[in-house]
Amino acid sequence: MARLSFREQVLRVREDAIVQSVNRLLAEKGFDAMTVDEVAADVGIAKASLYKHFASKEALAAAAMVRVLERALQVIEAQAARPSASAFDCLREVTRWTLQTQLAGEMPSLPSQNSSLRGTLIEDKAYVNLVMEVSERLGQWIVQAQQDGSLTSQLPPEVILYTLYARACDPVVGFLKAGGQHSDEQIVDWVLTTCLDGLAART
Amino acid sequence: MARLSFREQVLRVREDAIVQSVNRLLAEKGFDAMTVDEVAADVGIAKASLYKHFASKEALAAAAMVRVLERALQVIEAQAARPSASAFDCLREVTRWTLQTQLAGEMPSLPSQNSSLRGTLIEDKAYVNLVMEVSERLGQWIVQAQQDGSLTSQLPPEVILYTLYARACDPVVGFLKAGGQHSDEQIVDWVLTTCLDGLAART
DNA sequence: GTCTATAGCCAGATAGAC
DNA sequence: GTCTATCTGGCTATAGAC
Repeated sequence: MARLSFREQVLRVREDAIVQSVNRLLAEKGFDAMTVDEVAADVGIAKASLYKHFASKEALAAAAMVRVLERALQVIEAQAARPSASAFDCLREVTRWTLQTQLAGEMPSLPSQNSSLRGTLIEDKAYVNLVMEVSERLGQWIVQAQQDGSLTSQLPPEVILYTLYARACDPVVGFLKAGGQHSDEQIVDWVLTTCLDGLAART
Repeated sequence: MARLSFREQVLRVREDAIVQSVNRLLAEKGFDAMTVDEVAADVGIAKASLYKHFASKEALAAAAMVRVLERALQVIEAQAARPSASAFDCLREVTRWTLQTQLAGEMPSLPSQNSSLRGTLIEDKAYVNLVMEVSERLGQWIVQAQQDGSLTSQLPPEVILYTLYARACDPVVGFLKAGGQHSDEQIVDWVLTTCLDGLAART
């Protein structure tokens, strides 16, 4: 990769700061409640300057999603590098990271109904490629874990994949945290248990 | 209860129509995307007339929540009237109703972050009483099912209660329906399985 | 590229006649 | 209570100077 000029490095650092703010605000308030004014204030620049970097509010959200998907892929690759870990172990640890990220207030959440937002996302090649890459990697682990008998074969891989994705916006995490009675680690363990072991007693 | 005058009956029918529209629109688009203009158009009256019946958009949402909680309580009571049903059976069937209602596009969904909405809800005695009543009834079944060994005792009743409530906004239902490949009944069964049996294989 | 100032729009809520 | 017409505020996005 070519070396970046000083100007380009400054640009990149600034955009990183913007996306980081967007990420936090999306996690905290959601897409609709987040305003571009807030983002600008949080970054410490004028709103008009934001629009020099990103074309729209939707583009800001897309950048935040790309960021979190890149992190997810890093976590996936870190798990894949553990020789002693089974496919089931890898899925559990990636899901644990998802819950921890949500609990830390760093998991952006977007409304799935918003059509202009959907449009921006599917036009974003980086976003689409990352979703496909992450789904592909998780899908391979799912099939493998079903074959070795650690994941149930009663559900299609698709259902299992969606169920794991859904942990990124599981409201149970927020309810338990709002109660203030339990440690983050305890909350993550409980939600992981409901997800993997279910609510019915295991004999 | 005193007989209602004709005028009062007309009023009640109209308000029922309003709340029904709100319920459907909340299920379809969510609170933020739903506009009061849409509600008025859907009911077939002027927006100003809506505000004679309900003080604010938040009050409309609260009325829809009261309506769905009343229905939930009816379902709970229908289950409680089945002498042969175990506590676990009752919980499963109430959860099934929740998923079916969501799948039918009749489960209103509210953003849990919105503070003015939260304020309106907790000021609404009917809403608060219904939430408490539903939680109480489900809580009793949960404790009973844990005692008879059909529900896991590894999780606090609170965690199980929240996990069941969360089925009302489980995004997996919408993902699977959007795929268009599966019947509603199949989707409900799969999500019930993930919830009660978990993703890990049962030996 | 950064800023201040503002355009343009939309949605919640209300005024006032009937 | 219902309507039409309007107010009001907040938000996205942009113009234009520096």
